[in-house]
Amino acid sequence: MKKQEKQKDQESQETFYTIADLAREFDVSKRSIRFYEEKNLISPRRTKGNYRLYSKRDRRRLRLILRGKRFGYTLDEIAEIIGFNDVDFDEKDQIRKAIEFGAKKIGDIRDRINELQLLENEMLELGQRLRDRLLELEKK
Amino acid sequence: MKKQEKQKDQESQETFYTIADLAREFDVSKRSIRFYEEKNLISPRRTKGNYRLYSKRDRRRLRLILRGKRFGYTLDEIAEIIGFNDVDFDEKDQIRKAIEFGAKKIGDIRDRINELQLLENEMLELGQRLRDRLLELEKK
DNA sequence: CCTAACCTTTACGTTAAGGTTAAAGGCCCT
DNA sequence: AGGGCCTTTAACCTTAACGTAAAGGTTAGG
Repeated sequence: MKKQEKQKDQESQETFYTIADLAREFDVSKRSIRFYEEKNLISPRRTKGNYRLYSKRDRRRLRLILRGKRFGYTLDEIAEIIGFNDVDFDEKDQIRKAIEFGAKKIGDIRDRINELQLLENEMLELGQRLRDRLLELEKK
Repeated sequence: MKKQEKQKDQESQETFYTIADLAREFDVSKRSIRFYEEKNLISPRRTKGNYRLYSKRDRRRLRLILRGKRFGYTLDEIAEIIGFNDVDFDEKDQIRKAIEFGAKKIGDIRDRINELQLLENEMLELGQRLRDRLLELEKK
């Protein structure tokens, strides 16, 4: 068999990944992925030999973690967001709290987007000033 | 005299802030502000008694630092961005580099905005599913 | 002038998020 | 069955970004 990047489980037809697969795909260290597991952000199943085996769902979750990181969320905050994702679909109260939490987070995200746009404008203006100045210097 | 939040310098008519003013306004610790100074991200002048005195420019800079932080930039990266701001206006080569750097950063910012919008959509969808589910549970 | 409430520096402590290394064992190829 | 490369856990190390405490100087109000 070829050096597999994905692995099909015969019975279930599910696709699985090794830790190295994901590390490569998302350009993150294996240590980091294991660390996220220590923090209960992700919980892959194991093979007979105790190797970690990641499902598509696990993979999506890892992507979410890394995305969160890029916005400066701490792992604890990311854990909260994941909790929002994992709410029990039969618990009305949990669902209500999750909705509330989600609304708050969305507000948060919008604030960040706004701020980023402000920053973008600032940098665009500065860039313009620099270009003007450069032209002037070169004219002489 | 009242407990001043701002202070006008008689001669220059400039507005100054104490470290506590800024800490309060931006909801950050005084220690953090001093730490940014250690890292040369900000350089307030001093009073006779060696107290830090922040100008409007210093204040804007602090705001920029904190904004950067919220996007997950490290202080080192923020220092780079600030360098872009502080370029010598008479050095053509520096200006060119600053323009290039700025363009790169702007691309960076746009990527982040896109990703944030993706995340927002994901959360909106999930929120919708949760609301639907809640209605269903309550109908019964 | 006193005092409370600021501020200063110095130094050491802490926390988050991993990196690194070691020892032991699993997996695949021939 | 052996060799080479993978994986596992455990333990300790590192760095960034502060927190906290000590020891003392400064300033505004009474």
